[in-house]
Amino acid sequence: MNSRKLKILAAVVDEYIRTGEPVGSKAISKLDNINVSAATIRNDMATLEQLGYLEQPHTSAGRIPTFAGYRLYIDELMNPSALSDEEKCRLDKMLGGKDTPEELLIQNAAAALTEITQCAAVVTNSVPRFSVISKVEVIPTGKRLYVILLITSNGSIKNKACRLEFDLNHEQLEFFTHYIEENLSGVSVEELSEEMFDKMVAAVSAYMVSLSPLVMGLCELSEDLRQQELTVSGSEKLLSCDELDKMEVVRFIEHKNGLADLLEETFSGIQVKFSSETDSFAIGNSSLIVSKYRKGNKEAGSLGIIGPMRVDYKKIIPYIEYLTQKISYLMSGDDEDIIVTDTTADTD
Amino acid sequence: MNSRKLKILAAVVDEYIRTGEPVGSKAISKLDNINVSAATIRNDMATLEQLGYLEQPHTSAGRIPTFAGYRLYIDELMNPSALSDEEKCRLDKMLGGKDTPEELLIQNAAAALTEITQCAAVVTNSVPRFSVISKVEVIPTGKRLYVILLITSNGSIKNKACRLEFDLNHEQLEFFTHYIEENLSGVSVEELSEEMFDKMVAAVSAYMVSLSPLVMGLCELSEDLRQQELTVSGSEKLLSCDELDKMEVVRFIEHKNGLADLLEETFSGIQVKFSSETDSFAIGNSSLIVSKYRKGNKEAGSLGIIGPMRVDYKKIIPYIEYLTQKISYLMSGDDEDIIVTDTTADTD
DNA sequence: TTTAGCACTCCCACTCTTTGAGTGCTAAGT
DNA sequence: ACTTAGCACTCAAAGAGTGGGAGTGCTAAA
Repeated sequence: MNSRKLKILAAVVDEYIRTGEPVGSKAISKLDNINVSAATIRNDMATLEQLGYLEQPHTSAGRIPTFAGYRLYIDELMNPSALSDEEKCRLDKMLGGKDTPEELLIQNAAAALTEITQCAAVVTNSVPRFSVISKVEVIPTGKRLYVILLITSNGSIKNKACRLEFDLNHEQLEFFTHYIEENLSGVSVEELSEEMFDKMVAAVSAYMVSLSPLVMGLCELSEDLRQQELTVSGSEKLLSCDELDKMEVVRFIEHKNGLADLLEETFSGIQVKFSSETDSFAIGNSSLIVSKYRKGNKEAGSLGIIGPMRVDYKKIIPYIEYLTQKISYLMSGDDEDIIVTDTTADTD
Repeated sequence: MNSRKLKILAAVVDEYIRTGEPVGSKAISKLDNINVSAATIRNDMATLEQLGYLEQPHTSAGRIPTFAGYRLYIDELMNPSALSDEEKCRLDKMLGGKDTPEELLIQNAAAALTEITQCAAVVTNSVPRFSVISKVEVIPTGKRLYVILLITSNGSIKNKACRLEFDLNHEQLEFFTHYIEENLSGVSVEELSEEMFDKMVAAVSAYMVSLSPLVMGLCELSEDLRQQELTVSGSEKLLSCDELDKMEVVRFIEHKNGLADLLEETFSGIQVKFSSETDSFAIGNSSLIVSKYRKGNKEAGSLGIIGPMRVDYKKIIPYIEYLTQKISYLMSGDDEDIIVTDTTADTD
């Protein structure tokens, strides 16, 4: 596996990404940085095919990269094109400045990515592992009707309405609020568990049975807190890619199956995953490129794109890297408590 | 325009809906309830074409209905097939009983519709015109950070975090809460307007300038309240319809442009709208069938499907009618205040 | 007014052919 | 030992011709 073969592999992938057509030996031989004849390239390509990096759609066609070929290309061969100052400037403009609300910042980044890459943008906020419950309130709002309010240190606010069997008097409400504050204040979101709430139900019931719906409500709210949010925007772009199955794309748009987990388990730094390498998300021949952004020194979420296997990695990866860095920078402001997530109210 | 011609039109539409192919004179003549020869039918069909109810894809093909043809069929000609007891029973099972939470009821109905019709189900809740603000709370939750809670008589709960320039002391908070309660309590959602909040900002600023973000926050929340919610589920089904443009379908799935307004402006009773008759929703050759459901004596929302023009109206319409009636029945329970909508918390 | 008969139209599916890009192999050149 | 030119071969895609069939409109008779 000499360096010329690698160079040829890189060239094939580049050309295939550029044109979308199987690339032949002749096309490669015409490239500036390749100085051997088509026949030589044919021999090398045959070797690369044997090694599993290239394949032929049919006998008399050019070669296209296999998954392994893409993988090698991305990990070793391509050299990403650095962003020009104009490009950076353009991104900065699309993104917004220090005074842009965080949520909008993320939205803008997603919009920028869809526009530039013509792929679907993916955005998540990480599960806020390290945030803790900072406030719990129970507010009477009607006969036998109470609203629970749960606020965390990272600024999530969740609410939920609960109907009780009886109305609570002042003392009872006081008791409950105190009890809950004492047991939940400062508890990290990650620690919250159903068992914990079961215990609380037991304890509270000893005082007054009909309080338990409130605890159940809290339990449900805490589940919401642990839920990750995932937004895919611009997914209509994926429909224009004829290498993707339209059916699969739409099913994905509706359900986003498994993607959240997949994003959660990525490491820091830029990541490229192929649909073939994971069964978490189900668009065949698609590729996920993401990077995490941080808020202060904590992971706050991921940003990236989903596109066909044949996306311009060389160009897109620097964009995503730049955006996540910039976002991390803009978010590492002075405030320690900022609101991002949203809440649901629900009856039962 | 004699009754035989109408009968033939109805037969053509029925056949076309059944087969999806242009239907010829011979096919019609073979039907049980038609007792004239193919030649006669040909003559009638020619007339129906001149009148604009039928058209030919090309010279030597059968006929397919035009928009006007469908319209006439739906409004006058078809006779919907009544639901059998088994079908009703099946729907009841899918829907749930009195004890099913309202939100789930609606979800189940949508799921049932997608399954039965193989089309996308559409669900909205109507703008709650007649509900009034029942409670406003301002809760301090951190340094200079306040959560506003807005609750309406129909049970919506919205919250939002606001950051102020200065912390409020007890007296100031008291003042603000009182002022707001006095001005908003009992005001109907429909009456809330930006001008109203502008006036309040002015009034409040006279007392203390830095309170205005709270009023702005309330203003934004009130906008949320007036927002209608719209859910389209099972839209992947639309991708299997080859009479619909896949591109348009996906763009619709992402944006649902205009559909909310369209649904809001429909009357009670079952409604069928063609995409050609409105520019509110942009899937060509599609058809929207909806009916409103009620809660008590107020319109509470709409339920229906979006499918290709060529859907089995005769079969589907009774389903939708039955479902909305049943939902209305199940929802007209004893409670006068029930929670349905959801809320967002946001920083700025 | 209805019907049978007939010539006509035009899509569709099928086959056959051509074209051209690309390959692998071989033999000669460096 | 590696590289290159030449050549025969393969195969998909695009085009050209063909026949069949479904359906029509028209006419003339019942």
